[in-house]
Amino acid sequence: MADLNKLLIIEDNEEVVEAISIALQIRWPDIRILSTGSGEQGIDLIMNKKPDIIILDLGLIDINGFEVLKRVRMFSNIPVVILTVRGEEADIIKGFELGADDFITKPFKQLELIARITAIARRVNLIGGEDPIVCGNFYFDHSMRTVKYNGKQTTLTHTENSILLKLIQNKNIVVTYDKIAEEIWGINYPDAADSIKVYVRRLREKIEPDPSRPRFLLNKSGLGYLFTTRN
Amino acid sequence: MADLNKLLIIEDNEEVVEAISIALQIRWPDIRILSTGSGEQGIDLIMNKKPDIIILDLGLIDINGFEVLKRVRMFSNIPVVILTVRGEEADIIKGFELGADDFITKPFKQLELIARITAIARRVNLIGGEDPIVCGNFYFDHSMRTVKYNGKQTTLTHTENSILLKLIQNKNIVVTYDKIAEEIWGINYPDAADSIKVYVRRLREKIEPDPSRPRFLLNKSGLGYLFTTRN
DNA sequence: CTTTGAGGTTACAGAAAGGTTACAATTTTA
DNA sequence: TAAAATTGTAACCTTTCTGTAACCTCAAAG
Repeated sequence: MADLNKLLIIEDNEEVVEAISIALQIRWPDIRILSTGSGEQGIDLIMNKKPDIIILDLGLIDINGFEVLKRVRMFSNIPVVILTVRGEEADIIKGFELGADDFITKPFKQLELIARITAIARRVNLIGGEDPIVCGNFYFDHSMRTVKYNGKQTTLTHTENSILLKLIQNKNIVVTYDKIAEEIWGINYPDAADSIKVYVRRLREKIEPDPSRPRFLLNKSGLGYLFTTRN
Repeated sequence: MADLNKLLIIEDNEEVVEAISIALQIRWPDIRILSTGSGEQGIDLIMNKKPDIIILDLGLIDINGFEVLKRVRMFSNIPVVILTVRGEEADIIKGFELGADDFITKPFKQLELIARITAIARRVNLIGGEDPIVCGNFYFDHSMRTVKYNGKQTTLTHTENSILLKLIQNKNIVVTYDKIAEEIWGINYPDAADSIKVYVRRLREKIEPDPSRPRFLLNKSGLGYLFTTRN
């Protein structure tokens, strides 16, 4: 994915949601913000809407925020930023142990919030602006979602783009279905391989001279795919 | 995907360096810690020693910490955690903008430090994943299901992989048919030896220079197989 | 010497995994 | 809000993997 698109706020205080939304829209005017005050509903939204980043308040009405995080981490690696009034060491440690990516203490500073979200988005490759990758005769500009091969330029869809980025970043190494699934959905999708093979076909049609006799996007049975230019 | 091995602390206060080192060694007993009080020397160390993670104090003697970060980011994406006495918003924002990965405010809590470093290491895949096994001229990556011998890399099937893993783990020792069967099927398969010999043949074709005159995968009649590089 | 048994070797059928295409549902764009 | 693009599933085909069986080779036992 080339940019931060969708963000989920799990927080029951409307004012806080409002404040966060406004802060984020300063930096990402096109961002879509989902929000809910319920942990259960939050988990549903994560599964169905696949946000890029989650902001999670610890004090929810229905379930404890830690519980939400724990359950989310059973199926997903989407970055989670915890929002808390108490800045207590024990909480912070517990949060990190459960797989949180960062902590923000209320009351938070708008600019700090943006800075921390930006840092996470950068880590997870959600932010573009990087140099195009040159690999053999391929010019792959992942922030532009384009590949050029032998003068022929193609535009990729979001999903194709993230798969190809992951594969090119791991040139000559097999990337497992799990890793690819994580890249596409941020979560461990059921029957991921079934969908992935379709996307790989689509990619092959865009970048392979003969899609049915692939030279660059190769499969390793039972494992995953690799990108190579060694032929 | 190894483990957190090498960490660089750029900080001029010896006591702080000491405190951090001790905290880290609790969690990673084998960690190697480099440290320097000079920003210039820090940059040198980063270039030459390639640490996995960098902890950077903002108040250095020679150059400003931000300046160090800026220069590091011109050639490297190694995670940088900033250490600062002032928890001022402006600093935090500037730090993240320059590409910092996290902030820790002095005086810091040991456990929080560990938790934050762990979180970063997890993101960067420094944690988890197994190392490839090096054995003679063989590089066997069990999670990748590949063996490299004299530069030639082969992919193994699931079954071949589990057999070879078992044999290499018991290098120079005969592994009985029973043990191998248990590795493949989890149970004591009927007529296991009949199938195993076929798999061994397939393995030999993949890793032996002359599969019919095996040097590495040897049989002990009536017992089982062994893997050896002593020849 | 023959016999016997264990391992080596090859071929093959069924199972599992990947390739290919079409399509309905959803999301994005205009 | 209608049109276009994208997504994910399902169905079907092709390739790869698995385990068995048949046959071969060699060495130790009778």
